Amino acid sequence: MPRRATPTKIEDVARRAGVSVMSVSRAIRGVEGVSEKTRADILKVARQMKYMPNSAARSLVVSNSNLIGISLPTFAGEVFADILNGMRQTFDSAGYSSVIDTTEYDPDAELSWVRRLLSWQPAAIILTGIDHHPETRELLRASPIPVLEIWDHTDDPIDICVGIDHFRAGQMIGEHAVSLGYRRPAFVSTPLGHDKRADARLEGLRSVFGPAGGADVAASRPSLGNAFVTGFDGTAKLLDADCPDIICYLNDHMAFGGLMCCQARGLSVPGDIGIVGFNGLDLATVLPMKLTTIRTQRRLMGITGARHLLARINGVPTPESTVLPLQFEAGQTTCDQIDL
Amino acid sequence: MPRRATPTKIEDVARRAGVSVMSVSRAIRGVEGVSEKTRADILKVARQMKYMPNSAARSLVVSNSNLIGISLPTFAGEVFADILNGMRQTFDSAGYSSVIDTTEYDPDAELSWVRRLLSWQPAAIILTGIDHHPETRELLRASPIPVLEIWDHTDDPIDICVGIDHFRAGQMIGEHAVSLGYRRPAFVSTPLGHDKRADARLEGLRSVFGPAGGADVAASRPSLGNAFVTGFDGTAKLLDADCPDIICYLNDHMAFGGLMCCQARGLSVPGDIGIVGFNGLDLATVLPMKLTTIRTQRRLMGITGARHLLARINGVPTPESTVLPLQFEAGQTTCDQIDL
DNA sequence: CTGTTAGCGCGTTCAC
DNA sequence: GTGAACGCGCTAACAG
Repeated sequence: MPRRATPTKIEDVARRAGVSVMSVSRAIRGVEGVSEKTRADILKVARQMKYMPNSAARSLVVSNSNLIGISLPTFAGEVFADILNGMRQTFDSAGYSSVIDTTEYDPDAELSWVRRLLSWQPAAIILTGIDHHPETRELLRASPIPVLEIWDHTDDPIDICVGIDHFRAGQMIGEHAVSLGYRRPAFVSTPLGHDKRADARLEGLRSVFGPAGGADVAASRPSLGNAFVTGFDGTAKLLDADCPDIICYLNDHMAFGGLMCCQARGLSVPGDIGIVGFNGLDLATVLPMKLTTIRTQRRLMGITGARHLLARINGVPTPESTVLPLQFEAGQTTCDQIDL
Repeated sequence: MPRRATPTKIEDVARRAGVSVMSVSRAIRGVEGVSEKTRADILKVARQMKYMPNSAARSLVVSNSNLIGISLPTFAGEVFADILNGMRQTFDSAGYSSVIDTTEYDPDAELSWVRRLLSWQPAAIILTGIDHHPETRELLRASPIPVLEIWDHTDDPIDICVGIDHFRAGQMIGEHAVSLGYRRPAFVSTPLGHDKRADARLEGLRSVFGPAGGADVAASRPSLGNAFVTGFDGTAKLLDADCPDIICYLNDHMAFGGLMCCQARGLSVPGDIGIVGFNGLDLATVLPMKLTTIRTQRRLMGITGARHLLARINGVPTPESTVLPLQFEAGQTTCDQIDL
């Protein structure tokens, strides 16, 4: 007794159209080897019978699928949603489906997802960042499946990568701050080691302030949770202790929370304190005060990554490592420190 | 000549372990029919050889996969990201992988995605809302695959649904507004027909103001794009024309844009004008003024939906239609109109 | 241009 | 408790 109504298969179509199974297969896939007339007849019958090829069967034969795996840290916060959007649009129109995972920044979770995905023989795999479980790298390096690492960059990717230079981003912020005369920088982020990209930006910031400003960068690393609240709380903690003159944030959301904190305490921005975000999110467009930030081209990054990967899938030569430019945007939350 | 290195298959493991293919199959799947000792031996060998079952082959035999399809309108704006997060967490720990789609509110796009997905014989399919292409309903009704419709509700779902009552949400806002003495309501949304849930909320609002307030609800429907900007622009248009005393928004993001617009024009909120959002997003938590809104339990909705669906997959009886409660949150952006 | 043969890797069935 | 057949639906390779 069959558990479910069997859908029409290629054999049913062939019988009804009075041709062989292979002709149907060829007609459906649009490959050569069928006369235009038979092809038209077959397609008509197939449509009538609502025939839908079984992807598992096809995948089994060709050792390959039209599935593309995408692993993201999280959906929260627009950033990865933007990247994902760019990629999905590109893959979708190329006929691929996206199998998506969120790791919550846990390399073990990423690894076990990669294992499961591999069992589907996906056309490609996309991972966020360049820091993975050693076994993930090993597994993927050994497999012939194209791999894209996105959002960060390295000279030694698993396969190919498209991203930005986070260390450089930190430097750019630092240079801006130094040139305006800021001396007591601080950074509000998540716990160290949680987000390697954020850590890299902090390092970039430190590389500037170390030699130039002579001051270390105070870092506040509140626990996880809502970015707005985290920014607010992290700022409160810094203001209580270190008395910085400029605070840089993991992202614009946190910066906004920080801005609210400063306002709540009656501090004037940028008079008393400078605020710098990261990403150039839409949120900033309606704020009464333009946020100093670095705009990352997330959607473009997604599209670029997807295109390179498609090329890679089709055997077209592709650059191994692509670094997208950063756009520094000086806003109204930082200004010259004339009180020196 | 094989195109790619063949991964180890079940036969390889069987040979190496000195048993039959079937024993390996049973051992791996954890079903009865193997002695504990042989099972242990087999699992050890399998691990050594890094054996990973081929999902396509398995799927072909059992006419079924561990893939779950999830269709969302968009990733933008936290709302669907929250729902998705709740669902993914639940499915993931149950061993399912998520194939995700974004339709951008286009029923045709949804349909063609459903078609593609069906070719993978997924364990279940999740669609957002209850308005679909007729053929989508037909296709899914005819198939034995469990279907969950989420975020909205109806007495006649394709299979099962979990959501909220959007019409009622509009009513709640209307009742609040009327009780505070507001008379000239307005609604800022997206173009009519674009988002059926938003339309339903507007209808709910109208159902209150029609009889009680005697005034119709002015509606501003700017074109699509960034929600903050849309809220800002839609508000500007309303203020220029209709002179409302309370403006309700599609969501909190738009409400925030509207709030900024009012502030930019020197209007006092809630003195001159009331502002009401929708969803109860995290954004609101750091605003200097608590936003009047309706909190939707999006993550809970995702988890609930996923649980019901898993029950459905496993043949456990499940409620057909589940409506989650709404939490009205009176904030500081609406108050009594004492100037009547 | 068309059809036939022979699997793809695994799970069900039914022997032993 | 274990193993040998067979078939899931489809396509590559070859024949005609």
